[in-house]
Amino acid sequence: MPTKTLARGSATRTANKILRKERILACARDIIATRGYDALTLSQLADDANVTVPTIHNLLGKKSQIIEHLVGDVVSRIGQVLSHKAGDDPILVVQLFTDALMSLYVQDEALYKAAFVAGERAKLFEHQSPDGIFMRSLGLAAQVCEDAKVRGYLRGEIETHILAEQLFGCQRLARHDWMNNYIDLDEYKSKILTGMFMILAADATPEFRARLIAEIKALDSYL
Amino acid sequence: MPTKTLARGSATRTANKILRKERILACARDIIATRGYDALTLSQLADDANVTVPTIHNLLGKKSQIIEHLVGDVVSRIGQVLSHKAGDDPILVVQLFTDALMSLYVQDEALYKAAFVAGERAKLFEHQSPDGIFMRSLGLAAQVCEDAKVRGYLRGEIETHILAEQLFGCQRLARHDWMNNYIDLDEYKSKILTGMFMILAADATPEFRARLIAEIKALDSYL
DNA sequence: TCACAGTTTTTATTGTTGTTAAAATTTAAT
DNA sequence: ATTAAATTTTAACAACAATAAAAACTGTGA
Repeated sequence: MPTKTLARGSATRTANKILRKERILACARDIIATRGYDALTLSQLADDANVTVPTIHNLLGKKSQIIEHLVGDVVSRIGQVLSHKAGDDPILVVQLFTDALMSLYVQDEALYKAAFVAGERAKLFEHQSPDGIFMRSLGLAAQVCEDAKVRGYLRGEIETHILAEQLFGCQRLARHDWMNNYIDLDEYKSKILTGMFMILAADATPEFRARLIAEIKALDSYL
Repeated sequence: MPTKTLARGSATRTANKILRKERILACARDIIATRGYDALTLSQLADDANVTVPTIHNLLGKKSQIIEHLVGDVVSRIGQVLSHKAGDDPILVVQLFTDALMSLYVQDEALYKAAFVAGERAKLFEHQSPDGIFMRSLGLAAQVCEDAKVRGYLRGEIETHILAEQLFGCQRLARHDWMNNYIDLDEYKSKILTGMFMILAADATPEFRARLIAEIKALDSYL
Protein backbone atom coordinates (compact mmCIF):
# COMPACT_ATOMS: atom_id res chain seq x y z
CA MET A 1 0.00 0.00 0.00
CA PRO A 2 2.90 2.46 0.19
CA THR A 3 2.28 3.98 -3.24
CA LYS A 4 5.44 5.97 -3.63
CA THR A 5 5.47 8.36 -6.56
CA LEU A 6 7.62 6.92 -9.28
CA ALA A 7 10.72 8.71 -10.45
CA ARG A 8 10.50 10.62 -13.71
CA GLY A 9 13.02 12.01 -16.12
CA SER A 10 16.44 10.60 -16.69
CA ALA A 11 17.39 7.25 -15.25
CA THR A 12 13.72 6.48 -15.05
CA ARG A 13 13.14 3.09 -16.53
CA THR A 14 15.40 1.03 -14.35
CA ALA A 15 14.85 3.30 -11.38
CA ASN A 16 11.12 2.79 -11.58
CA LYS A 17 11.60 -0.91 -11.96
CA ILE A 18 13.51 -1.04 -8.72
CA LEU A 19 10.91 1.09 -6.98
CA ARG A 20 8.13 -1.19 -8.11
CA LYS A 21 10.06 -4.23 -7.03
CA GLU A 22 10.55 -2.71 -3.61
CA ARG A 23 6.91 -1.78 -3.36
CA ILE A 24 5.81 -5.30 -4.14
CA LEU A 25 8.29 -6.78 -1.70
CA ALA A 26 7.10 -4.38 0.97
CA CYS A 27 3.54 -5.54 0.40
CA ALA A 28 4.67 -9.13 0.59
CA ARG A 29 6.36 -8.44 3.91
CA ASP A 30 3.20 -6.78 5.14
CA ILE A 31 0.98 -9.67 4.15
CA ILE A 32 3.26 -12.30 5.61
CA ALA A 33 3.67 -10.31 8.82
CA THR A 34 0.06 -9.41 9.45
CA ARG A 35 -1.79 -12.32 7.94
CA GLY A 36 0.73 -15.16 8.09
CA TYR A 37 2.69 -17.18 5.59
CA ASP A 38 -0.25 -18.98 4.06
CA ALA A 39 -1.98 -15.68 3.29
CA LEU A 40 0.74 -14.76 0.83
CA THR A 41 -0.83 -15.66 -2.51
CA LEU A 42 0.12 -13.98 -5.72
CA SER A 43 -3.38 -12.63 -6.33
CA GLN A 44 -3.53 -11.14 -2.86
CA LEU A 45 -0.11 -9.63 -3.33
CA ALA A 46 -1.11 -8.23 -6.71
CA ASP A 47 -4.18 -6.60 -5.19
CA ASP A 48 -2.22 -5.00 -2.40
CA ALA A 49 0.50 -3.72 -4.70
CA ASN A 50 -1.92 -2.47 -7.34
CA VAL A 51 -0.47 -4.56 -10.12
CA THR A 52 -1.52 -7.76 -11.82
CA VAL A 53 -0.19 -11.18 -11.12
CA PRO A 54 1.95 -11.57 -14.25
CA THR A 55 3.63 -8.27 -13.43
CA ILE A 56 4.86 -9.79 -10.22
CA HIS A 57 6.19 -12.70 -12.21
CA ASN A 58 7.99 -10.44 -14.59
CA LEU A 59 9.55 -8.29 -11.90
CA LEU A 60 10.34 -10.84 -9.23
CA GLY A 61 10.03 -14.25 -10.79
CA LYS A 62 8.09 -17.16 -9.40
CA LYS A 63 6.71 -17.28 -5.90
CA SER A 64 9.59 -19.28 -4.51
CA GLN A 65 11.96 -16.55 -5.67
CA ILE A 66 9.92 -13.94 -3.83
CA ILE A 67 10.20 -16.00 -0.69
CA GLU A 68 13.94 -16.37 -1.20
CA HIS A 69 14.24 -12.63 -1.62
CA LEU A 70 12.33 -11.95 1.57
CA VAL A 71 14.14 -14.53 3.64
CA GLY A 72 17.48 -13.44 2.22
CA ASP A 73 16.86 -9.89 3.40
CA VAL A 74 16.00 -11.02 6.89
CA VAL A 75 18.94 -13.38 7.12
CA SER A 76 21.38 -10.69 6.06
CA ARG A 77 19.99 -8.34 8.69
CA ILE A 78 20.48 -11.02 11.31
CA GLY A 79 23.96 -11.64 9.99
CA GLN A 80 24.88 -8.04 10.70
CA VAL A 81 23.75 -8.32 14.31
CA LEU A 82 25.51 -11.60 14.72
CA SER A 83 29.00 -10.35 15.39
CA HIS A 84 31.21 -11.66 18.13
CA LYS A 85 30.51 -9.88 21.38
CA ALA A 86 33.80 -9.18 23.14
CA GLY A 87 33.84 -9.62 26.88
CA ASP A 88 35.56 -11.56 29.58
CA ASP A 89 32.53 -13.01 31.31
CA PRO A 90 30.67 -15.69 29.31
CA ILE A 91 27.44 -14.83 31.09
CA LEU A 92 27.69 -11.28 29.89
CA VAL A 93 28.61 -12.35 26.39
CA VAL A 94 25.59 -14.62 26.17
CA GLN A 95 23.36 -11.86 27.49
CA LEU A 96 24.76 -9.34 25.03
CA PHE A 97 24.21 -11.73 22.17
CA THR A 98 20.65 -12.42 23.22
CA ASP A 99 19.86 -8.75 23.69
CA ALA A 100 21.19 -7.96 20.24
CA LEU A 101 18.95 -10.60 18.71
CA MET A 102 15.91 -9.45 20.67
CA SER A 103 16.39 -5.81 19.79
CA LEU A 104 16.28 -6.83 16.15
CA TYR A 105 13.23 -9.07 16.39
CA VAL A 106 11.23 -6.63 18.48
CA GLN A 107 11.37 -4.12 15.64
CA ASP A 108 9.05 -6.19 13.49
CA GLU A 109 8.29 -9.39 15.30
CA ALA A 110 5.65 -10.63 12.90
CA LEU A 111 7.93 -10.24 9.92
CA TYR A 112 10.81 -12.12 11.47
CA LYS A 113 8.54 -14.89 12.62
CA ALA A 114 7.06 -15.22 9.17
CA ALA A 115 10.45 -15.14 7.51
CA PHE A 116 11.63 -18.02 9.65
CA VAL A 117 8.49 -19.99 8.94
CA ALA A 118 8.84 -19.33 5.23
CA GLY A 119 12.54 -20.12 5.21
CA GLU A 120 12.09 -23.38 6.99
CA ARG A 121 9.13 -24.36 4.84
CA ALA A 122 11.13 -23.71 1.69
CA LYS A 123 14.18 -25.48 3.10
CA LEU A 124 16.20 -22.31 2.78
CA PHE A 125 18.23 -22.76 5.94
CA GLU A 126 20.85 -25.21 4.83
CA HIS A 127 23.04 -26.56 7.57
CA GLN A 128 25.94 -27.34 5.27
CA SER A 129 27.41 -24.30 3.56
CA PRO A 130 30.29 -22.93 5.66
CA ASP A 131 29.40 -19.28 5.02
CA GLY A 132 25.71 -19.84 5.74
CA ILE A 133 24.06 -18.43 8.84
CA PHE A 134 23.97 -21.84 10.46
CA MET A 135 27.68 -22.52 10.37
CA ARG A 136 28.53 -18.94 11.26
CA SER A 137 26.34 -19.09 14.36
CA LEU A 138 27.92 -22.37 15.30
CA GLY A 139 31.34 -20.82 14.92
CA LEU A 140 30.34 -17.94 17.14
CA ALA A 141 29.15 -20.32 19.82
CA ALA A 142 32.42 -22.20 19.58
CA GLN A 143 34.30 -18.95 20.02
CA VAL A 144 32.41 -18.24 23.23
CA CYS A 145 33.28 -21.69 24.55
CA GLU A 146 36.94 -21.38 23.65
CA ASP A 147 37.18 -18.00 25.33
CA ALA A 148 35.48 -19.36 28.42
CA LYS A 149 37.91 -22.24 28.54
CA VAL A 150 41.10 -20.20 28.29
CA ARG A 151 39.78 -17.81 30.91
CA GLY A 152 39.14 -20.61 33.33
CA TYR A 153 35.37 -20.49 33.40
CA LEU A 154 35.02 -23.90 31.85
CA ARG A 155 36.89 -27.05 32.81
CA GLY A 156 37.43 -28.16 29.25
CA GLU A 157 36.23 -31.70 29.85
CA ILE A 158 33.65 -31.48 27.08
CA GLU A 159 34.77 -30.86 23.52
CA THR A 160 34.18 -27.33 22.28
CA HIS A 161 32.27 -28.46 19.20
CA ILE A 162 29.83 -30.38 21.38
CA LEU A 163 29.29 -27.46 23.71
CA ALA A 164 28.86 -25.11 20.78
CA GLU A 165 26.30 -27.28 19.09
CA GLN A 166 24.25 -27.53 22.27
CA LEU A 167 24.57 -23.81 22.89
CA PHE A 168 23.32 -23.04 19.43
CA GLY A 169 20.72 -25.74 19.81
CA CYS A 170 19.13 -23.92 22.74
CA GLN A 171 18.67 -20.89 20.57
CA ARG A 172 17.27 -22.91 17.69
CA LEU A 173 14.71 -24.70 19.80
CA ALA A 174 13.57 -21.53 21.52
CA ARG A 175 13.29 -19.83 18.16
CA HIS A 176 11.22 -22.72 16.86
CA ASP A 177 8.74 -22.37 19.71
CA TRP A 178 8.60 -18.64 19.22
CA MET A 179 8.11 -18.63 15.47
CA ASN A 180 5.34 -21.22 15.81
CA ASN A 181 3.59 -19.04 18.38
CA TYR A 182 4.02 -21.45 21.25
CA ILE A 183 5.84 -18.78 23.27
CA ASP A 184 6.23 -15.01 23.08
CA LEU A 185 9.37 -12.97 22.63
CA ASP A 186 10.05 -12.64 26.36
CA GLU A 187 9.84 -16.37 26.88
CA TYR A 188 12.02 -16.85 23.83
CA LYS A 189 14.71 -14.75 25.41
CA SER A 190 14.34 -16.45 28.75
CA LYS A 191 14.55 -19.87 27.14
CA ILE A 192 17.75 -19.03 25.29
CA LEU A 193 19.43 -17.80 28.43
CA THR A 194 18.27 -20.66 30.64
CA GLY A 195 19.33 -23.23 28.08
CA MET A 196 22.71 -21.73 27.40
CA PHE A 197 23.49 -21.28 31.08
CA MET A 198 22.67 -24.90 31.70
CA ILE A 199 24.91 -26.08 28.92
CA LEU A 200 27.74 -23.96 30.27
CA ALA A 201 27.04 -25.31 33.75
CA ALA A 202 27.68 -28.82 32.51
CA ASP A 203 31.37 -28.00 32.08
CA ALA A 204 31.73 -25.05 34.43
CA THR A 205 34.22 -24.70 37.26
CA PRO A 206 32.56 -24.71 40.69
CA GLU A 207 32.61 -20.95 41.16
CA PHE A 208 31.33 -20.20 37.67
CA ARG A 209 28.72 -22.91 38.00
CA ALA A 210 27.36 -21.30 41.16
CA ARG A 211 26.87 -18.05 39.29
CA LEU A 212 25.15 -19.83 36.41
CA ILE A 213 22.77 -21.60 38.78
CA ALA A 214 21.92 -18.28 40.35
CA GLU A 215 21.17 -16.80 36.93
CA ILE A 216 18.97 -19.74 36.04
CA LYS A 217 17.06 -19.38 39.30
CA ALA A 218 16.57 -15.68 38.69
CA LEU A 219 15.23 -16.32 35.19
CA ASP A 220 12.84 -18.93 36.54
CA SER A 221 11.38 -16.72 39.25
CA TYR A 222 11.13 -13.85 36.81
CA LEU A 223 8.41 -15.50 34.77
CA MET B 1 -1.85 -50.81 -3.89
CA PRO B 2 -2.77 -53.42 -1.24
CA THR B 3 -6.01 -54.48 -2.96
CA LYS B 4 -7.44 -56.72 -0.26
CA THR B 5 -10.53 -58.68 -1.25
CA LEU B 6 -13.53 -57.12 0.38
CA ALA B 7 -15.62 -58.99 2.89
CA ARG B 8 -18.88 -60.50 1.66
CA GLY B 9 -22.04 -61.70 3.28
CA SER B 10 -23.48 -60.43 6.50
CA ALA B 11 -21.95 -57.41 8.14
CA THR B 12 -20.71 -56.40 4.76
CA ARG B 13 -21.71 -52.83 4.24
CA THR B 14 -19.98 -51.25 7.18
CA ALA B 15 -17.22 -53.83 7.09
CA ASN B 16 -16.38 -52.92 3.53
CA LYS B 17 -16.51 -49.30 4.39
CA ILE B 18 -13.90 -49.75 7.08
CA LEU B 19 -11.74 -51.83 4.76
CA ARG B 20 -11.84 -49.14 2.09
CA LYS B 21 -11.03 -46.50 4.63
CA GLU B 22 -8.06 -48.50 5.77
CA ARG B 23 -6.94 -49.11 2.22
CA ILE B 24 -7.04 -45.41 1.41
CA LEU B 25 -5.20 -44.52 4.60
CA ALA B 26 -2.58 -47.15 3.83
CA CYS B 27 -2.06 -45.60 0.42
CA ALA B 28 -1.80 -42.17 1.99
CA ARG B 29 0.86 -43.47 4.36
CA ASP B 30 2.68 -44.99 1.43
CA ILE B 31 2.64 -41.78 -0.60
CA ILE B 32 3.71 -39.61 2.27
CA ALA B 33 6.45 -42.02 3.25
CA THR B 34 7.92 -42.68 -0.17
CA ARG B 35 7.28 -39.41 -1.95
CA GLY B 36 7.05 -36.89 0.87
CA TYR B 37 4.35 -34.73 2.37
CA ASP B 38 3.84 -32.49 -0.63
CA ALA B 39 3.22 -35.46 -2.90
CA LEU B 40 0.06 -36.31 -1.02
CA THR B 41 -2.62 -34.87 -3.26
CA LEU B 42 -6.14 -36.17 -3.37
CA SER B 43 -5.94 -37.09 -7.03
CA GLN B 44 -2.73 -39.03 -6.50
CA LEU B 45 -4.24 -40.74 -3.51
CA ALA B 46 -7.36 -41.58 -5.48
CA ASP B 47 -5.27 -43.12 -8.25
CA ASP B 48 -3.28 -45.24 -5.86
CA ALA B 49 -6.32 -46.44 -3.97
CA ASN B 50 -8.34 -47.10 -7.11
CA VAL B 51 -11.15 -44.77 -6.17
CA THR B 52 -12.15 -41.28 -7.22
CA VAL B 53 -11.51 -38.10 -5.32
CA PRO B 54 -15.05 -37.57 -4.01
CA THR B 55 -15.03 -41.08 -2.60
CA ILE B 56 -12.12 -40.09 -0.43
CA HIS B 57 -14.05 -37.07 0.69
CA ASN B 58 -17.08 -39.13 1.57
CA LEU B 59 -15.16 -41.79 3.45
CA LEU B 60 -12.53 -39.71 5.20
CA GLY B 61 -13.56 -36.08 4.92
CA LYS B 62 -11.41 -33.26 3.72
CA LYS B 63 -7.69 -33.45 3.32
CA SER B 64 -6.91 -31.95 6.68
CA GLN B 65 -8.95 -34.68 8.32
CA ILE B 66 -6.94 -37.34 6.51
CA ILE B 67 -3.79 -35.76 7.84
CA GLU B 68 -5.23 -35.67 11.34
CA HIS B 69 -6.14 -39.33 11.05
CA LEU B 70 -2.65 -40.25 9.94
CA VAL B 71 -0.85 -38.17 12.53
CA GLY B 72 -3.22 -39.39 15.23
CA ASP B 73 -2.30 -42.97 14.44
CA VAL B 74 1.39 -42.26 14.65
CA VAL B 75 1.08 -40.27 17.85
CA SER B 76 -0.88 -43.02 19.55
CA ARG B 77 1.77 -45.54 18.55
CA ILE B 78 4.43 -43.33 20.05
CA GLY B 79 2.29 -42.90 23.14
CA GLN B 80 2.35 -46.64 23.71
CA VAL B 81 6.13 -46.74 23.56
CA LEU B 82 6.41 -43.75 25.82
CA SER B 83 5.98 -45.45 29.16
CA HIS B 84 8.16 -44.78 32.14
CA LYS B 85 11.27 -46.91 32.05
CA ALA B 86 12.00 -48.17 35.51
CA GLY B 87 15.61 -48.29 36.56
CA ASP B 88 17.94 -46.94 39.17
CA ASP B 89 20.56 -45.40 36.89
CA PRO B 90 19.43 -42.29 34.97
CA ILE B 91 21.90 -43.03 32.21
CA LEU B 92 20.31 -46.40 31.66
CA VAL B 93 16.83 -44.95 31.83
CA VAL B 94 17.66 -42.37 29.18
CA GLN B 95 19.22 -45.04 26.99
CA LEU B 96 16.23 -47.31 27.38
CA PHE B 97 13.90 -44.50 26.45
CA THR B 98 15.93 -43.59 23.40
CA ASP B 99 16.20 -47.20 22.27
CA ALA B 100 12.46 -47.62 22.56
CA LEU B 101 11.88 -44.59 20.39
CA MET B 102 14.44 -45.67 17.81
CA SER B 103 13.09 -49.20 17.56
CA LEU B 104 9.76 -47.68 16.67
CA TYR B 105 11.03 -45.20 14.12
CA VAL B 106 13.30 -47.67 12.41
CA GLN B 107 10.29 -49.78 11.47
CA ASP B 108 9.07 -47.20 9.00
CA GLU B 109 11.36 -44.22 9.16
CA ALA B 110 9.88 -42.38 6.19
CA LEU B 111 6.37 -42.62 7.58
CA TYR B 112 7.27 -41.27 10.99
CA LYS B 113 9.27 -38.46 9.48
CA ALA B 114 6.40 -37.51 7.23
CA ALA B 115 3.89 -37.71 10.06
CA PHE B 116 5.92 -35.29 12.11
CA VAL B 117 6.29 -32.93 9.18
CA ALA B 118 2.59 -33.10 8.47
CA GLY B 119 1.65 -32.72 12.11
CA GLU B 120 3.80 -29.69 12.57
CA ARG B 121 2.67 -28.13 9.32
CA ALA B 122 -0.96 -28.54 10.35
CA LYS B 123 -0.25 -27.31 13.88
CA LEU B 124 -1.43 -30.60 15.31
CA PHE B 125 1.11 -30.80 18.13
CA GLU B 126 -0.41 -28.53 20.72
CA HIS B 127 1.76 -27.80 23.68
CA GLN B 128 -1.11 -27.01 25.98
CA SER B 129 -3.45 -29.92 26.55
CA PRO B 130 -2.35 -31.85 29.66
CA ASP B 131 -3.11 -35.25 28.15
CA GLY B 132 -1.36 -34.42 24.88
CA ILE B 133 1.89 -36.06 23.91
CA PHE B 134 3.82 -32.91 24.70
CA MET B 135 2.81 -32.62 28.31
CA ARG B 136 3.06 -36.34 28.85
CA SER B 137 6.62 -36.40 27.55
CA LEU B 138 7.45 -33.48 29.76
CA GLY B 139 6.01 -35.30 32.74
CA LEU B 140 8.09 -38.34 31.91
CA ALA B 141 11.23 -36.24 31.78
CA ALA B 142 10.33 -34.70 35.14
CA GLN B 143 9.90 -38.16 36.58
CA VAL B 144 13.40 -39.12 35.48
CA CYS B 145 14.82 -36.00 37.12
CA GLU B 146 12.94 -36.56 40.35
CA ASP B 147 14.13 -40.15 40.55
CA ALA B 148 17.68 -39.06 39.88
CA LYS B 149 17.45 -36.50 42.64
CA VAL B 150 16.13 -38.81 45.34
CA ARG B 151 18.73 -41.39 44.42
CA GLY B 152 21.51 -38.90 44.82
CA TYR B 153 22.60 -38.63 41.19
CA LEU B 154 21.56 -35.00 40.95
CA ARG B 155 22.31 -32.24 43.42
CA GLY B 156 18.87 -30.70 43.18
CA GLU B 157 20.14 -27.18 42.68
CA ILE B 158 18.16 -26.74 39.47
CA GLU B 159 14.39 -26.99 39.56
CA THR B 160 12.99 -30.22 38.20
CA HIS B 161 10.67 -28.48 35.75
CA ILE B 162 13.61 -26.63 34.22
CA LEU B 163 15.68 -29.77 33.89
CA ALA B 164 12.73 -31.64 32.42
CA GLU B 165 12.03 -29.00 29.83
CA GLN B 166 15.65 -28.96 28.71
CA LEU B 167 15.77 -32.75 28.66
CA PHE B 168 12.70 -32.91 26.48
CA GLY B 169 14.04 -30.03 24.45
CA CYS B 170 17.08 -32.07 23.42
CA GLN B 171 14.81 -34.69 22.02
CA ARG B 172 12.64 -32.17 20.22
CA LEU B 173 15.52 -30.40 18.56
CA ALA B 174 17.13 -33.64 17.47
CA ARG B 175 13.81 -34.83 16.10
CA HIS B 176 13.43 -31.61 14.20
CA ASP B 177 16.78 -32.07 12.50
CA TRP B 178 15.96 -35.66 11.71
CA MET B 179 12.50 -35.09 10.30
CA ASN B 180 13.85 -32.32 8.08
CA ASN B 181 16.54 -34.62 6.76
CA TYR B 182 19.44 -32.70 8.23
CA ILE B 183 20.61 -35.79 10.11
CA ASP B 184 19.91 -39.52 9.91
CA LEU B 185 18.42 -41.81 12.54
CA ASP B 186 21.78 -42.70 14.07
CA GLU B 187 22.73 -39.08 14.52
CA TYR B 188 19.27 -38.43 15.90
CA LYS B 189 19.85 -41.01 18.59
CA SER B 190 23.32 -39.73 19.31
CA LYS B 191 22.08 -36.16 19.58
CA ILE B 192 19.37 -37.07 22.05
CA LEU B 193 21.81 -38.89 24.29
CA THR B 194 24.53 -36.25 24.12
CA GLY B 195 22.07 -33.48 24.85
CA MET B 196 20.36 -35.24 27.71
CA PHE B 197 23.63 -36.26 29.32
CA MET B 198 24.84 -32.69 29.19
CA ILE B 199 21.69 -31.39 30.82
CA LEU B 200 22.00 -33.95 33.56
CA ALA B 201 25.67 -33.03 33.96
CA ALA B 202 24.67 -29.46 34.75
CA ASP B 203 23.20 -30.61 38.05
CA ALA B 204 25.03 -33.91 38.59
CA THR B 205 27.04 -34.90 41.63
CA PRO B 206 30.77 -35.17 40.89
CA GLU B 207 30.82 -38.96 40.54
CA PHE B 208 27.74 -39.07 38.34
CA ARG B 209 29.03 -36.17 36.30
CA ALA B 210 32.25 -38.05 35.57
CA ARG B 211 30.24 -40.95 34.19
CA LEU B 212 28.14 -38.60 32.05
CA ILE B 213 31.23 -36.93 30.62
CA ALA B 214 32.60 -40.34 29.73
CA GLU B 215 29.36 -41.24 27.96
CA ILE B 216 29.42 -37.99 26.02
CA LYS B 217 33.02 -38.60 24.95
CA ALA B 218 32.15 -42.10 23.84
CA LEU B 219 29.24 -40.85 21.76
CA ASP B 220 31.44 -38.22 20.15
CA SER B 221 34.21 -40.61 19.14
CA TYR B 222 31.65 -43.09 17.90
CA LEU B 223 30.55 -40.88 15.03
C1' DT C 1 -35.72 -64.65 -8.40
C1' DC C 2 -36.53 -59.86 -8.51
C1' DA C 3 -37.51 -55.30 -7.49
C1' DC C 4 -36.69 -51.80 -3.96
C1' DA C 5 -34.60 -48.78 -0.49
C1' DG C 6 -30.55 -46.97 1.16
C1' DT C 7 -25.52 -46.32 0.36
C1' DT C 8 -21.73 -45.48 -2.20
C1' DT C 9 -19.40 -44.11 -6.13
C1' DT C 10 -18.88 -41.34 -9.88
C1' DT C 11 -19.65 -37.57 -13.28
C1' DA C 12 -19.65 -32.89 -13.62
C1' DT C 13 -18.79 -28.38 -11.80
C1' DT C 14 -16.79 -24.60 -9.00
C1' DG C 15 -13.23 -21.73 -7.12
C1' DT C 16 -8.25 -21.36 -5.86
C1' DT C 17 -3.73 -21.47 -6.80
C1' DG C 18 0.77 -20.69 -9.66
C1' DT C 19 2.49 -20.10 -14.24
C1' DT C 20 3.17 -18.73 -19.12
C1' DA C 21 2.38 -16.73 -23.96
C1' DA C 22 0.87 -13.21 -26.65
C1' DA C 23 -1.50 -8.79 -27.18
C1' DA C 24 -1.92 -4.07 -25.74
C1' DT C 25 -0.08 -0.29 -23.64
C1' DT C 26 3.13 2.76 -21.91
C1' DT C 27 7.76 4.86 -21.92
C1' DA C 28 11.73 7.52 -23.18
C1' DA C 29 14.63 8.91 -26.97
C1' DT C 30 14.80 10.81 -31.59
C1' DA D 1 5.05 13.40 -33.30
C1' DT D 2 7.10 9.04 -34.35
C1' DT D 3 9.24 5.04 -33.20
C1' DA D 4 11.43 1.21 -30.94
C1' DA D 5 11.86 -0.90 -26.73
C1' DA D 6 10.19 -2.26 -22.44
C1' DT D 7 6.35 -3.29 -19.39
C1' DT D 8 1.89 -4.26 -18.23
C1' DT D 9 -2.16 -6.60 -18.96
C1' DT D 10 -5.50 -9.80 -21.15
C1' DA D 11 -6.18 -14.46 -21.80
C1' DA D 12 -5.43 -19.08 -21.09
C1' DC D 13 -3.64 -23.38 -18.88
C1' DA D 14 -2.73 -26.97 -15.50
C1' DA D 15 -3.03 -28.79 -10.83
C1' DC D 16 -5.28 -28.57 -6.66
C1' DA D 17 -9.24 -29.08 -3.05
C1' DA D 18 -14.01 -29.30 -2.52
C1' DT D 19 -19.13 -30.12 -3.40
C1' DA D 20 -23.78 -31.22 -5.58
C1' DA D 21 -26.34 -34.01 -8.27
C1' DA D 22 -26.70 -38.18 -11.01
C1' DA D 23 -25.69 -42.98 -11.57
C1' DA D 24 -24.49 -47.49 -9.87
C1' DC D 25 -24.28 -50.71 -6.63
C1' DT D 26 -25.47 -53.55 -2.35
C1' DG D 27 -28.02 -56.39 0.54
C1' DT D 28 -32.74 -57.33 1.87
C1' DG D 29 -37.40 -58.67 1.89
C1' DA D 30 -41.29 -60.32 -0.95
